[in-house]
Amino acid sequence: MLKILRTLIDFGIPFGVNTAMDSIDTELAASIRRDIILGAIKNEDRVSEAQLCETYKVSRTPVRLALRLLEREGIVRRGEGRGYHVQSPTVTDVLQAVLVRGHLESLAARLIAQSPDRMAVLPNLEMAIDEIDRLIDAGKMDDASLRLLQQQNAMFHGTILSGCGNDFVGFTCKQISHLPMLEVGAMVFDKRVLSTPDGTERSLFRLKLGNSQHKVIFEAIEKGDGVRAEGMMREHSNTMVEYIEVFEKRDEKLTVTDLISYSGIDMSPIETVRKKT
Amino acid sequence: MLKILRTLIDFGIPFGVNTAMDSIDTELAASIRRDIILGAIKNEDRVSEAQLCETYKVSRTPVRLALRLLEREGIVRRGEGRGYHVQSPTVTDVLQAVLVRGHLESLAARLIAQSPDRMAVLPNLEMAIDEIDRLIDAGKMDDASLRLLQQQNAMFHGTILSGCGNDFVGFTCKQISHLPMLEVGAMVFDKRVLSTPDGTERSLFRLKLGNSQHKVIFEAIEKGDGVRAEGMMREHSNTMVEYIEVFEKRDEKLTVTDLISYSGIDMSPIETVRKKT
DNA sequence: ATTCACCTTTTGGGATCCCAAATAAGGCAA
DNA sequence: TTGCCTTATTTGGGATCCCAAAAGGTGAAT
Repeated sequence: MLKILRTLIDFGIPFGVNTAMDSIDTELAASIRRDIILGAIKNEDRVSEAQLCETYKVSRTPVRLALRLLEREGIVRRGEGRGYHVQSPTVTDVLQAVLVRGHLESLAARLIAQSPDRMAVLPNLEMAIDEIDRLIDAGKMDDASLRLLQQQNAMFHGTILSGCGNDFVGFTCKQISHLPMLEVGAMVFDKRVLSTPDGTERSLFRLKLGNSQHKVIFEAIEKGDGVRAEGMMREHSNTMVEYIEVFEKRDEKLTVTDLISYSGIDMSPIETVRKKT
Repeated sequence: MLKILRTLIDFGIPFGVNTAMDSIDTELAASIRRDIILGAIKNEDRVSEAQLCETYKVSRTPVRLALRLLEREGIVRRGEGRGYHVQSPTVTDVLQAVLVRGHLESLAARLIAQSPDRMAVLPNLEMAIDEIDRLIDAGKMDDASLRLLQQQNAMFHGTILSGCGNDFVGFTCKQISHLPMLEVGAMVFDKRVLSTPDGTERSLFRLKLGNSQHKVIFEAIEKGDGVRAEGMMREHSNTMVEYIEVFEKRDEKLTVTDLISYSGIDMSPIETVRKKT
């Protein structure tokens, strides 16, 4: 079981752009999820199958499948009697999920450091680290650079998760990544900060710090030091939690939508749900 | 999101006996899962919707829903082209999952020890510890006692998971508990060992050791010592991994079915799938 | 004999229909 | 006017139907 999942885990692929041509229900679920997260469908709203059929122009079968999926993800609740209720994710949820993901990643780091065939993943890790260094040195923080950074970061973290020898770690991580900033290796940046030269400088410093942690993790894995790898990864993961908490402190009204926009991921125009003929 | 999950997490309820009267598809999924785990449907078998309709006497709608669920659980794979393939869980899978679950529980232990309102859970924990002590003192290891032990153990572990303040930890644990021995707080005993007086003695010792670990965890939580709580819980969780590994070493041909029978859970006669009228 | 093309069969996905349960609405009695 | 019971309507779950794509099989041509 789950052996295939290792290859299935599509690290580095931006959210929403899964051109994997799933069946309608999966795309539909993505659309509904997006509308819930972005607030088009408000919290505690009652959604009915028929209603969703109408708005998304599909039959009830895929709607049911999509609802079941979303129910498992926890963003839709099947009440006592009839009807589904929307449970919009909160910033607290994101923080909790990030914490759990980080904890799982630290496990993966320990496992891979203790693994006899850990040498196989080192080249990938080194490549990601070097690439990130290169991007930092370039000093640009435009969208394209950010995307590349996200990609290399995802590569680093994904390599550890998929190479740690315990497929359940990656599998479990995948289970809680239905929000963009919960994707493995996702990073969060405040766009407003990035718009100033000083902010760019500070963000670059953050990245430098992060990559130096990557290097420590790399070393620990290379030397087989599981404890150090785990500890460093824990610290590394905690960075994102703290960064979001800083946001929260500064802006009481911080929403999940804000966090998504900070994560630099474009959730807008999927619109892949095909019309009913 | 997920706030309700805290109450939903039905710790202590034996596997398979979820009289929760879910809709057919859920029961159907349980039946198929059982048949896969117990080997009635063999590994790598190709299963088709129509075929399942026939054998379980239901329509294709619930079959599809069930298959989607099982696919998410990883025990059924949707191949490249048509058809679903069965991916029977292996003993290695179980070991990996137990490891992940233990890691998550250790996180929960740390969090609850650091939580300001940790005092609220202490009575529950103490009650479970005392009850387990009482059962050990009774010295019986029959099915009824075992069931009570499992129940109290599940209570202990479930309380920590649901009270740690991070709902995602329990949620994530729940995601990987589709096997009986992966249920929170599940324990594994070799029935053959239990049949001898000496074996019973050894099993009781194991329980004593486990409960003394519970006590340490309790203390650590009480004193707010997150590090100790986490470490002890990690050690505690590791016990089960090691026990299974001992099985594996002794019996090369150890199957998941063996482990299930060791977990003392009756998976046989659900048969709740209603006939098509 | 092998290979490729075409045809048949199987099968999964979507749409529609039906039913039972649940909720809402309306009316009757106190 | 208020509370309860009955009725109407909504709605989710299951069954069935339809379709397109994929797998398999057969035959002809090389």
